[in-house]
Amino acid sequence: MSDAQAPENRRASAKVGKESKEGKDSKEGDERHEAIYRAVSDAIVEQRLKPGARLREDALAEVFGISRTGIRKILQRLALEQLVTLTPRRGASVTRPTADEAKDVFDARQLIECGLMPDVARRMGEKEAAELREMAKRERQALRSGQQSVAIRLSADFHVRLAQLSGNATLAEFVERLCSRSSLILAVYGHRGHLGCESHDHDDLIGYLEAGNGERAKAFMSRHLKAIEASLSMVEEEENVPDLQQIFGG
Amino acid sequence: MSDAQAPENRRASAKVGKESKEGKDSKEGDERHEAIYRAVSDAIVEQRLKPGARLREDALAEVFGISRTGIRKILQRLALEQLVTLTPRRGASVTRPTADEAKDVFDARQLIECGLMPDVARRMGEKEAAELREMAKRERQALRSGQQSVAIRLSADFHVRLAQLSGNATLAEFVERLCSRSSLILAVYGHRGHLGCESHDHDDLIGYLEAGNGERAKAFMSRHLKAIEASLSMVEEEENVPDLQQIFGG
DNA sequence: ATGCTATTTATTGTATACACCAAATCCAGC
DNA sequence: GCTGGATTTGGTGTATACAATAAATAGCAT
Repeated sequence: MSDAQAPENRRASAKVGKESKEGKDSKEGDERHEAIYRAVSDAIVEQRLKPGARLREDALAEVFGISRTGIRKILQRLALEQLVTLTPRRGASVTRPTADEAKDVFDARQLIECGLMPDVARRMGEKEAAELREMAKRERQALRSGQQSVAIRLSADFHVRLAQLSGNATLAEFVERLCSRSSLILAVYGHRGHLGCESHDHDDLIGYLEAGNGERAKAFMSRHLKAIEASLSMVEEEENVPDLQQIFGG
Repeated sequence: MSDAQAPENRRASAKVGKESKEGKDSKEGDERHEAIYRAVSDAIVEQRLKPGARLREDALAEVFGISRTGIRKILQRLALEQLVTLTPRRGASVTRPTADEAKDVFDARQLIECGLMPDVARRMGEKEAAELREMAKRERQALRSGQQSVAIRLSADFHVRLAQLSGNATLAEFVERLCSRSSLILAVYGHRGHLGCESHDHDDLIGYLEAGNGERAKAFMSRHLKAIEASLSMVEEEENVPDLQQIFGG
């Protein structure tokens, strides 16, 4: 069964709905959707749902105890964020990023995240630094305890929080999307046991930012991202059907 | 009448559907959705649908001859792009950008579009330059013939095409979203008769790019965007109800 | 036996019906 | 006449039923 049903459903009470006609629907329904969205999104980012995995509407609907209507909404959102691919009459599946897409994503991060560093440095305070250090710490812990997928997500969270501190909500949202996709890319192309982000890096970065040294932070972020990208092994494991040509085509 | 109903509706045949039961549904349905999406999106960008305008699902469903289901899908997509605002039990309305959002958007454009210029300059060829000049020309024509809303959209198209020429699809998509929102911002905060983008600017920019002078183009784009932003009158015409506090509160 | 076609099946696409909530309206009471 | 609450109404949220299509399978002919 590989990795089905969410191992750590802190939220997402799982299959209520059906016969819970008495007490309304517990949550306001809207929050429930958000929770489900997050559950699926996290599962993808943490590679519990692997690239290429089919996401059947019925199945999801049953697991989460809502009807297909709500599931479709969530799948569409995920599709717009390019975490899932929606093929016309074939349904949804977890996106398998191509090498080109990976390059685009990291180039974009290079441009945006680095460009944001001066702003972040300017708005960095005690509280923010403390929060970031806490995040970096949790990330390190996850890594040490062998929970690589969780660490990947925490690392993404760190980068997103950083972007949010720039004060530009729009760019922060872009970074959020880029980080999600990066997690997917790491999950596919990353070497096992070698997480892209060394959490030590993150601590160093906080230092520069706390010192208000935006330029230094920018340069560091640039190297940091380059290091992540360089750690990837960009071999497109084409499991389609081109083997014959390659093997016999001679 | 300003400029109502699409002056050049190349696509979006408008209200077929209903009695077209004979030949299947003409288009593959998927393309139809895309067409409707574009029709609404364009209408918003061209200010035929003004900020604050309510978008009732029934009404849209009837106009386009599909059911609410399809409309909802489209509205959600527009909401994710922040062109429409979806309030929980109140339905959809065209987003009224705040001053803060406007600042974020233009800061983001400053960072991304300027950062893209060197890449664009590097990949600029004869054909691309010719295409861009053609676009600039059409924009100028629209402006001269008084079709300001159309000109706004064409201007956005120009910036988007430029970003696409960078070769980074992800960043190009971001620019697309930023340009849509910019059009909305211009529609709200722009002075009538003074379009943000002087089309002459665009021609100059093409020149620098064609000469392969990325840095020059970058600096020019920066000034260009600053000029647009500066041309806005950022008065939030608050038509809410806070007058009482302000007037008597002292 | 193999290749082609027809049927079946599994799954998505779409519409519609119903439930539910919020606002507008109307009526009663002060 | 104005305020407060109950009722009506308009519109969204959700589920379910049905239609359509592509893949899988079985059957038939060569």
